[in-house]
Amino acid sequence: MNIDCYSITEEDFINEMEPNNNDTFDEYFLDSNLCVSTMIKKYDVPMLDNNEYMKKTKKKNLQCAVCGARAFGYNFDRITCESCKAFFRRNALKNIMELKCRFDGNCDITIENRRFCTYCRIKKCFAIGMLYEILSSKEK
Amino acid sequence: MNIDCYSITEEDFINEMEPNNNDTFDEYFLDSNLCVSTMIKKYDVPMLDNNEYMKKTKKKNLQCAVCGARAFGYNFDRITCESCKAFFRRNALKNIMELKCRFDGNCDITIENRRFCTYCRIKKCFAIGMLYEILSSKEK
DNA sequence: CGTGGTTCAAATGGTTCA
DNA sequence: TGAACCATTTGAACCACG
Repeated sequence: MNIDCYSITEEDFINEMEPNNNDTFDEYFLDSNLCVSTMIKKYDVPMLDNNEYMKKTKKKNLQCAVCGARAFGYNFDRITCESCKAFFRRNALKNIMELKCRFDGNCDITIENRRFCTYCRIKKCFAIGMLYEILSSKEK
Repeated sequence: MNIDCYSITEEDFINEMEPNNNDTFDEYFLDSNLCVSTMIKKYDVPMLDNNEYMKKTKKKNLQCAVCGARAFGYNFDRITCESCKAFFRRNALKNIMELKCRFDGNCDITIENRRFCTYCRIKKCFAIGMLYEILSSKEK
C-alpha cells in the first residue's frame, strides 16, 4: 500500500481532481453511476503483461494472477485462486463508489493484503483480464 | 524521542521520591509527574488477576502484541486484544501532539498500565505493525 | 471433468454503553 | 476505556450443469 498518500484525505483527493478530466480509471471516482466493469471498459484500464495467460493445459502448481495464492484452475477466464474468484463474483458488478481506494489506487495486491483494498483488488482482477461477461445475466 | 516530557528524569524520581508505606500506585498517579512504567516498577503495582480474563476460553490462545493481554485474533493486521483494537481505532488517526507522553516516550506497555500512556500505547501499536490503512476512509 | 454458482462458518471492522 | 455486541466480508468447501 502506498502510505505516502496518507497525508491527503479522501475528500482532498476527490476535490483535487478536475471534474471534466476523466482520463483514467482512478479519476472515475468523480463519476459515480457506472459499475466497475463499465468503467474498466470505458477508460481502457491497461492490461498487465500476460505471462499469466497460460495454455489451458496444466493445472498443477498454478498461481493466482491476482494475489499470487495457490490456484487450481481458471475462473472467469484467468487463473485465479478460489478467494479471488468469489471476490470477483461479488464485486465485479458493484457500483464503483462502493469500492474506493484509500490511497492512490495502485495498491499492490498480495495474498496477505488482498482483503484490505477492494478497489485495487477488483481493478487488478480486470487488469489481468477476468471477464465479467461470464457472470450470469441474472446478476447483471 | 522526547516529546513533551516533564523535566524530571526517572533517575531523579527514584532518588528523590522514596515512597512511604502508605503510598499506593493509584494515589501516586493522581499527582504524578512520572513515567507510568517507572511508577509501576517502583511501587510494585499488584498485578490484575488474569483468571477472569482467561476464563473466556475460546479456540485460540493468543497474546496481544501490544499489551500482552489475551487475544482472539487479528485486528488491523496484528494479533491484538479487543481493548487495543478499540484503542487503535480511536487514536490512530489523531494528531500525535494530542497524545503526549509525560516522560521519555518509552513507557512499557502492559495489560496493567496500557491506559496510562496513550502516546506510548499508540506508538507501540504502530511499532508492531498495526495498519491504519484498514481504518475506513470516512474516519480520515 | 472443469468451472460457474452456492453456502455458511469464521473473521474482523465498527458500534454501543456502562 | 473496553466488554459485548452487531454487520459485513471473506474464502473453503461444496454443488451442479454442460
